[in-house]
Amino acid sequence: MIALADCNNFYASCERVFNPALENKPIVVLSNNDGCIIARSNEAKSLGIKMGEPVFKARKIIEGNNVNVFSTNFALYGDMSNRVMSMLADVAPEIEIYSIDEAFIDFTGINNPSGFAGELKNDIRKSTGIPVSIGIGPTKTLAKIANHVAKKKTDSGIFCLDSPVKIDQILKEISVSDIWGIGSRYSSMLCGQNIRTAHDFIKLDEQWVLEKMTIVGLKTLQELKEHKHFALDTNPTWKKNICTSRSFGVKTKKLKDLKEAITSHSVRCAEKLRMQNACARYISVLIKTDPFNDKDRYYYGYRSVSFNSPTNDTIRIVQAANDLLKCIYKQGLTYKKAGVIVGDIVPQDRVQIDLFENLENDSEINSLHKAVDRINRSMGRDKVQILGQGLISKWGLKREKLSPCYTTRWEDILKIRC
DNA sequence: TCTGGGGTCCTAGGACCC
DNA sequence: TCTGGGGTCCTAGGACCC
Repeated sequence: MIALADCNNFYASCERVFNPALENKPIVVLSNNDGCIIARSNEAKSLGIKMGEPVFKARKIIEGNNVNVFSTNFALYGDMSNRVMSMLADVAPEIEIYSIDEAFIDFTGINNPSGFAGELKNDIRKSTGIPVSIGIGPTKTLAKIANHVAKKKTDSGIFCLDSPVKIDQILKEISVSDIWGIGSRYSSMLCGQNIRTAHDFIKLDEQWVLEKMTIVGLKTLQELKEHKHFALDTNPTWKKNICTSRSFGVKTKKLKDLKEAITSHSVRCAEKLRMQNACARYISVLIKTDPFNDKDRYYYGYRSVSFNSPTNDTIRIVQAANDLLKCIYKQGLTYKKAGVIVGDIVPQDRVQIDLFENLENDSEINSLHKAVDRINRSMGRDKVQILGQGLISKWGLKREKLSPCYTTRWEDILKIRC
């Protein structure tokens, strides 16, 4: 069985831990520039304040009910998250930290999952002050649904989908839009076909689902039928893209303001790359006008470029970003948002190997693959990469794109210590 | 000049998640 | 007047290679 532990109203709960006078009082937490509501306590939810709602629309409710309003404090939330996650990691053999406030936990071999989860929940509440709900099911997707039920329909905050009868019954009560992996587009498409509950969804023809919703939709359907597709990812690899973007507090027409924003976002991206000891192979820059302002024609400028060689160098990244900005900036428009994305990230010290130079027969190639797998598993990341034929055939042209640790001698990788 | 299958890389766009 | 930020995965088409 797999459990999903999810902190209740996480940001709001964090604020409450450090200010007990807020107990039973409505709380909301706001996004950057205090624009949107991104977290609500139960009391705020029952006042009718919606998730993601802009503050000005909820102004009346907030003022009329003395709702406590906070700007985000990510240093605090990150710290509280670490405390909760380390308690989970202490009691379980394997956990996957899925987001700042959620973790999947391997419950294999636990005799009384509900009882165990109940104790865990109480311990976390006692030690950290954070309330959590725990849902348990045979797959990740069902654990997500169990968690949803635990939050909405139980007082204990624990729910376990431990029999086919129970699963069948619950799926009839869950609407398609509450299934993990089915968002607004797919759920309105499904409702158009009169598919309204999770139970309706699993009755669908699998080929039809594959065609309409890609392989991801099909996997979701099968997970609801207890076929495991999504394994616990206990050893998450590095980020594949890193993005830094912000809306402007005050909108701007000036290239100078955009330059400043893009420069500081690029500096931040380079820092994040160095923090994970990695380099990026391409960079993108985006700027946007205000989509809600119909006086301006909506404009979304986006342009990418590949680096000659992977880099995490601040100066190169800032320069590339500013060059891209020049290509997409249009005079006369009023901009609301700017961002920088660095992507196709490779480890700084990755060893890349071309095996076609030296290895001829299949058994040698097989044993090389096995050795590489072993090294990567023990490092917990892709330390060694065997390159595809496409890159190699042009290696003379693309030499700069390869890692500094590129080799054609497969014996080299055997020197790497695990 | 026309022909073919199988493969990788690159990019953009669309869906989803918290 | 005022509408977040940071990610993942999949698909599809074109360029290019053998």
